[in-house]
Amino acid sequence: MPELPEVETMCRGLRPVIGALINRVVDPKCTYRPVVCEPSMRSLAARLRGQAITGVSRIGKRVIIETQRWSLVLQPKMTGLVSIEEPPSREHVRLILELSGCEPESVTFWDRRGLGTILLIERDQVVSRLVTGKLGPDALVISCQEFTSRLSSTRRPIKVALLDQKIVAGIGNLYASEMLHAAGIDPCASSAAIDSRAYARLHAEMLIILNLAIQYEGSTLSDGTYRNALNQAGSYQNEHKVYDRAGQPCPTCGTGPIQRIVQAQRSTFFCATCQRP
DNA sequence: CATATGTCCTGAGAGC
DNA sequence: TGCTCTCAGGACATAT
Repeated sequence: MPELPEVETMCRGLRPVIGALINRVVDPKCTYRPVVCEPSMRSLAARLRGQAITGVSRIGKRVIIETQRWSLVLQPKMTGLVSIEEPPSREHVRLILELSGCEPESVTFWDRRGLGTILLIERDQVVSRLVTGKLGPDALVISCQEFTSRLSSTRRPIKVALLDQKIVAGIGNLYASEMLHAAGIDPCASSAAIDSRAYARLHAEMLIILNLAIQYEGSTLSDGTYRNALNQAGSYQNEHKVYDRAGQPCPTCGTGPIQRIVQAQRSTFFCATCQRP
């Protein structure tokens, strides 16, 4: 589940390719479901060939590889990886950029479940295609005031609202549970009913947790899919207080036990003591 | 308009 | 042991 810290780690791992030239774009003809790609892989390959990579950036949970003219937008969704290292397997490779002029020989987009997408657009289309009306401010830069005002303008349970990328971009299921726990907020509380002091705590804990998770190079869950730039597991999963810890005592208050509930078809984990309604 | 639900996908793990 | 079944969730489509 690459969320903001995992996608940020992928982007940092791609830095060595900045300045490289794209010699060839390989479509591995994955035997599973064909990758969702716009435009077709054929014209994407033709457009990228010979382009120099000018930068790598992240927007929400998407990785963007920039060339002089184009932005290649890779969306890992659940099981995608963008890396200069060997992918976990041959069979789920979706796209390879063969490079020259840098140490790494290639960039690989790998995605076991194939939910990820590939999009190539003109650089100046990034905001209109990906941001306007679709993505709120990034979780790492949103001010406390805007965070509070955007969340409190909806009436859904706070955990569900945090997952809405139109409100704040970058938070996913795992970090939503963790930040609510750290702030001591009931995940079922209506986002419209939470007071500004609690929102200030939530905003502060969000920044602490996301930045720490980036330092730890993300969370690698039990399926082992997510890897950092060096093909190693991240280590933030060892710091999780509630996510995937149902039945265990709460590490903060020592009691708990951690509860698991389902909200909007997603698991939510919380401590009934620390996060009392 | 705001919010809720359904859908895609593979492989790990549970249960018999 | 080997089979079948459930579940994981990001983002978009469709329904209410």
